[in-house]
Amino acid sequence: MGGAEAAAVRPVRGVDDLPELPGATRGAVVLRMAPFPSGALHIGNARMIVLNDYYRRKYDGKLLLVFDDTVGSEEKRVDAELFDVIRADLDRCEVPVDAVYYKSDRLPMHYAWAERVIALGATYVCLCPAATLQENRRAGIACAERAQPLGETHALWKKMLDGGFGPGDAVLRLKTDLAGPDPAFRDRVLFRISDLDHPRVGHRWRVWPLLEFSWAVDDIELGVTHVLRGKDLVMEDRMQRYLWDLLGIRGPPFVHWGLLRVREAKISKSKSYAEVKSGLYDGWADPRTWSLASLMRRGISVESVRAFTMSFGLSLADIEVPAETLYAENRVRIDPLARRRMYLDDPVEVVVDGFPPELTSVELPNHPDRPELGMRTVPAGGTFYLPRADVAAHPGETVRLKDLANLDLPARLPVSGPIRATFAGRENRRVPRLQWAGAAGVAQVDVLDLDGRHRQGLAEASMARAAPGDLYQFERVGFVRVESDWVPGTSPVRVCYGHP
RNA sequence: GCUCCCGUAGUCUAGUCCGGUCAAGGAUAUCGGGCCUUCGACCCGACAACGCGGGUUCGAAUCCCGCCGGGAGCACCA
Repeated sequence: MGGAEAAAVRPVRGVDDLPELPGATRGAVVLRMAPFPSGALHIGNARMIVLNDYYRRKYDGKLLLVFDDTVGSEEKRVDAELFDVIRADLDRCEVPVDAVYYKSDRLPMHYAWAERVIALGATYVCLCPAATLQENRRAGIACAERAQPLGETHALWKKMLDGGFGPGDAVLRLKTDLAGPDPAFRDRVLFRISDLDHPRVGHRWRVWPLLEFSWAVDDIELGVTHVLRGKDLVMEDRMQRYLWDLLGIRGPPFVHWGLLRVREAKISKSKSYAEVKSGLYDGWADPRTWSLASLMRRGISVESVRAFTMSFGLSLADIEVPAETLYAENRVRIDPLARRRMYLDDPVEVVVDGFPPELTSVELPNHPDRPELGMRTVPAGGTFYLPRADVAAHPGETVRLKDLANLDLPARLPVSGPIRATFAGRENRRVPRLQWAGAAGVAQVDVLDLDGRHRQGLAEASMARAAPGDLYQFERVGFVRVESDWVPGTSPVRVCYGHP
């Protein structure tokens, strides 16, 4: 290496070097992740996980998992089953958490803080119907209750807590500037009433805080030093700061990232939820969910997802990236590990006239570049299965069974029965190369595809000796991973398609 | 409509805070070539970008103003 010249090369920031967090000190950083338990973690959540984990490690800090399980809404329900699913997802991603909290346990704390804010005269209990409230907010009009005396606010708040109001009848609102330029920020609702059954705490609470108020409380109470969240939550930052200013508290700084979408992954949490629950999807690891679990199932490693995510840094731009970018990231990691196998999607039987009888099998390397991965025996013989499309594409031509022998294909394919071809030597010729499986030894394979469908195909015999979790490259098809729950020795061998 | 954010090649991204070393770096895609009995991997090469218009300056991707384009928010969801 030319050392002197190397120094002149502009330093390129690697994926292991993201900007420092403001005011961060090693050993004194506390971060938190706050998933809403309504679905498994998916590729869209990767940034939250990877970035929080990255900074936690960078500063040797703590990472808290705080389930944002306030009661939600009719459209957005909490599902208790997802608490464990999400924790398993984090384990799978090798992201340990230092503590786990549930918002739904922390209501007394939220109420106590509410009293503090009420006492400041900064709030009022609004009795407007939701629609009226929104119209007034848009128009910048104060409703009658805004001027209510402090004593009345206290009384009405107590009435909310004591069950004197039905859902939707009263909310606690924060007084901001009604003439403020941003309509979204005007007199936000802090607490509302809901009778929805909560899977953890049932009907124990009926007055629930909204996200921004609960976090204004919890980020302080939990000692969070930096809030890392998507930029869809910037208005919530402002709310938290507003509340903290009101109470004379200096809260943690906020750091954001833009929305990340994978082009091929049209993620709909509600659709996934419905399909998983109905059984139409094969659980939360169904490839159609694009969940992190489903990516692992496909043989896409945690490291690949991490590198993929890190490459976007803390960019605030909303981006849409083709899945190919993730695949490319994974390919370089998976390629050295994946043993090569021949696989045929739509096999057709071909009998070869003049095939050398002594050529009953051939020894092939498991990996073209890594001899240390050993060899496998592929049964040959005079009868083969070949890809139908390839045979049809080369009528009357000479083709080569890869690594084995050349064949002359017939000009016309028979309507039924086996196709007859003629042996044409073993020398390596520059002719189309086909995958093949000797009829004397094949393994049935079931491939789970990205669209959730199963394809049945044939592979060379050695596939029968696969083990769960093994990675293979089906040559010219793509990388696959043997399903974790496949029982060795049973047929078909079940694999999940990964990517090209 | 209002508020905030963003705008570097097909797609991402570095650089923008502290203007010159950026006639703009990397990744991915695409196209060539090499290697190899894969359409995979690897190696070599090519293509290709600072949204537009003003201003400040000796000098602007970087600072200022205007415009245009894109996204998000304007929920008693998170």
